[in-house]
Amino acid sequence: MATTIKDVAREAKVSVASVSRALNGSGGVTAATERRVREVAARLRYVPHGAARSLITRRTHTIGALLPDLHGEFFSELIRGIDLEARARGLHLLVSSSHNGADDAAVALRAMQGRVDGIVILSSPGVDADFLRANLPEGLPSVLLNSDVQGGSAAVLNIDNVAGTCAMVRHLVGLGHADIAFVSGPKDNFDARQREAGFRAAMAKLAPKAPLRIVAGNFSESSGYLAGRELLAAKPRPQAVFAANDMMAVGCLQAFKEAGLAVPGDIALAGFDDIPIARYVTPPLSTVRVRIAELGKNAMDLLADLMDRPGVSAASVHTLGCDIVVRESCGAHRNGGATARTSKTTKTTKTRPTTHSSPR
Amino acid sequence: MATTIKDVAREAKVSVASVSRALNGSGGVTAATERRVREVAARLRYVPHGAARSLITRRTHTIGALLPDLHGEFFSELIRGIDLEARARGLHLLVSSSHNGADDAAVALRAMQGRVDGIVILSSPGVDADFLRANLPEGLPSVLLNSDVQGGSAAVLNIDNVAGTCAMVRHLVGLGHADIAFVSGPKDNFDARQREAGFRAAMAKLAPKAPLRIVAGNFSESSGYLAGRELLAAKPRPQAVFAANDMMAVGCLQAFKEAGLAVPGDIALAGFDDIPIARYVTPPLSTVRVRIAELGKNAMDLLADLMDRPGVSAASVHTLGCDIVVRESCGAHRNGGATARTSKTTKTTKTRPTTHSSPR
DNA sequence: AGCCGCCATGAAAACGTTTACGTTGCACCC
DNA sequence: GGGTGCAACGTAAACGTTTTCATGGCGGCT
Repeated sequence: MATTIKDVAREAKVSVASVSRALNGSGGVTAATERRVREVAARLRYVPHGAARSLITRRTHTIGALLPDLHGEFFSELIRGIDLEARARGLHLLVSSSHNGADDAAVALRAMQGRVDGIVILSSPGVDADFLRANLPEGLPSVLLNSDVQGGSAAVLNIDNVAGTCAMVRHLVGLGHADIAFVSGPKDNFDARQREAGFRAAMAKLAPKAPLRIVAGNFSESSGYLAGRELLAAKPRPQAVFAANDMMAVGCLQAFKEAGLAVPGDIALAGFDDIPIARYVTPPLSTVRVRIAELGKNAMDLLADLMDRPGVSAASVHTLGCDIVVRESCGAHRNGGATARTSKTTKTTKTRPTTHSSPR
Repeated sequence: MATTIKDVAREAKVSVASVSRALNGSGGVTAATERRVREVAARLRYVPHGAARSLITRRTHTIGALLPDLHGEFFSELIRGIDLEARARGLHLLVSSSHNGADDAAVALRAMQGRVDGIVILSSPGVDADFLRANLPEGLPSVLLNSDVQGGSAAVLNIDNVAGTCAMVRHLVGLGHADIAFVSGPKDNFDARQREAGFRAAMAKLAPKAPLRIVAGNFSESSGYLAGRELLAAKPRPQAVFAANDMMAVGCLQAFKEAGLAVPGDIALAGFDDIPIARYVTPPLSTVRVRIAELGKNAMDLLADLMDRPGVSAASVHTLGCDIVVRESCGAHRNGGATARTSKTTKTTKTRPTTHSSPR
């Protein structure tokens, strides 16, 4: 039986109202009694019952995070970014990861009803505009991550996949690799679609004469390996391969090594994400870095804004820019002698963070 | 203004009590009214207010996870394991990561008071027996992860660092590398201490004549690099280096490569954790795998047990066994031709999961 | 036919807070 | 000296549920 506000009131010889006022610093209580109440509360180890408080306050001081069942760096970094910022604002974080499929997400969403003041949703296959219209409670402030739903009442925050892809293509073309093959990701993934679109656009602009080569992958290492083999068999071998994520690039690398090709000597290679593995493969992988923790922080900031002014349907679209980090796999370090041993010397180029906000 | 149980009651022409009974399936309501209530509830999109419910029920259906500010694989896998199992039991997960230092953890712990039915605490420097005695609420079911506090009212779940270390030492000795140097982790880390202790014990038993070489590290890659350099300068070079975690092993590898040494030809190498990077460095790193998601699942199971029977101070200590996974860096694959290209062929050996439970 | 007991239902209490409102005491001013 | 205003404090309502208890109806048994 935990100690309640009544116990404190009795012990401090005041009413419960005064205890509440003293502890919440809402004023209307003399300094002496406030001190007495605080002391008694500390002695009794009183901590207010969260449920009771949020029942009357209509505030839970908790935000929810709805994530698909993904493991690895992205997940942890995102949570970390959100949690760090949430904690700075005195908010708690209720996570619901590890659901796959729309039905699963729907029950998770319903269950969060009334337990959170706002919600961050990382979109996944099945979680689209229709899903949200059907399942997202009306007044609940929400931020959509990596989503292409436009209208709605939620703010949307996306990685600038297009700019990132474009920057990498520009870099590769600048190195003389105009004939770039792209390994795409799963069609039902938002980032994958954007990256492919970005690649098409970049090639059209920067290397219009090069053939457009796109081979299908699904973000897995093995699909990258297969794609690598397929590309090796292509008649004129591409000068460079740009994979839509790092794991597929690693798969490609394996295929190239098996075929006895030197990277980047015979063929250049680049990925997307900058997962930790990228810097440890040989040669270290050039890639596009997305600052995931920052993505989480920004999402939390956006959500806090929405929570501050209720009722205002501040639907907006924001974008987080990404850097390209140049290691050895793309051939930029080829000149100047030894290829190895300089894995620490990377050059990063930032795409301008197009935080283009379009409230409607 | 969300719809409440009263709205449903009015619309279905029954009392709120009947609505509650119908929706909770507590019986005592005719099939016809139950159907009518359910239908109205669905139409009105009624979802019970969590705070109100847990105010009366004394159940939040939420468990808390208190974690230090660690990023990367361990964090995400642990959360994933916990969440997966929690979700299977209809529980929510309130995480509070990103605190460093005991004070920070204390406020996080207080804040969880009354918001959770149980709590999983991953111990970190500062979070020790005294801390828990002072800050852990009396009746709250709790599971301590990687902790050496013994008494208390909490269940303790540990990785079997000793068995894992021992298994790796046995493997190395079996390959003929009796002269093993150990790179230790930070002194204030529980796993690090256990692994070092395990190494000492294993060497005393399996290679009593070999010199005991231990060089200090702090789990970081750079500290591993430094340790590697130090070991290279040692008069008789050790036959093998066993790092207390994979990141340090990677640092060692870098040092060895720089010095022109072949791994495992000139010196064998092993790590601990089996982080994803381990399989992608060259040569792939032999290591001790800890199944982190399973650790999280087991913690959740333990916690659920504690929550089921309240009052029973079922303090106990459990251990999760770990596998050793043999790749190329330790030299087991040296025979049989090419060193490369077989990075997929690994052999894993399981230490018996010593789930030794000692209720007191 | 009358009574007993069960079952569906409703009324109301309870959970632990916050807060609107009322009450008191006191200083101040006319 | 009495009215006025303000500050401190207490009382009670309210939040949305669950659950206990009472009540009525009805079927079955004697």
